[in-house]
Amino acid sequence: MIKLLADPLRARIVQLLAGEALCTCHLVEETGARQTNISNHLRQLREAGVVEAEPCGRFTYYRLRPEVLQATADHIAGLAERARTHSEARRPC
Amino acid sequence: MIKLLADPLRARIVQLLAGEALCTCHLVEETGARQTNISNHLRQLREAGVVEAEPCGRFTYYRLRPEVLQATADHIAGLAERARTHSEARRPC
DNA sequence: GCGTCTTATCATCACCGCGTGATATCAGCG
DNA sequence: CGCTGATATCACGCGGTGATGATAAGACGC
Repeated sequence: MIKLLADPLRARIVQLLAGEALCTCHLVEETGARQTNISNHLRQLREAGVVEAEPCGRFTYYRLRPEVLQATADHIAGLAERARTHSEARRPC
Repeated sequence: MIKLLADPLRARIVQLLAGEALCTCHLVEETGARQTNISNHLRQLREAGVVEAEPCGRFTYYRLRPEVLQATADHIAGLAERARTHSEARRPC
């Protein structure tokens, strides 16, 4: 999941989808990337369950799944929390 | 920052440092990676401000900076939150 | 059915980043 | 001061991955 967010274009897509559901052509307009490029990234996001596709006529709307994002946010926050509580701990050499 | 966490070895290092402050030799033992490899990753983490180095004799202790982790966790959580509140929004084609 | 528009899939290429080896630096110790 | 051990730096090779082009698959209107 973090690997998916690590790519700039995918991060942009996720950011755009956080605001509203969009179809592929919107994402192509907004990002300026080629359609095939967007489509490839959407597939990865889809297979990872980060977004879900809703076919609508000849368009395909994509919406974000907040749970997956929230889960990774919680994971990272958990690391920060552990670091805070163990800030004094140090293993001797 | 997310790019840093995207690498498996770096993620492992961050995870280990979340529990306690460690020096390079500890990380080498725990991860099984070569020293030069660990050191290269530590540099990236250091330059990004994710960890801070504390020289201690001929050893170098590394500790995690919780703020940076917390900030990225908040950022991702913010995206999830926005997605939740705008789950009904949809831009027409 | 035909043309057009939107989207998806696949193969290919180029490039970036990780791992590694060689080497330098520095601290401690005799 | 020389030696050893811990760490850092640099250059290089190779593999994974993102971008692209060509193409296929549907959906809509005529």
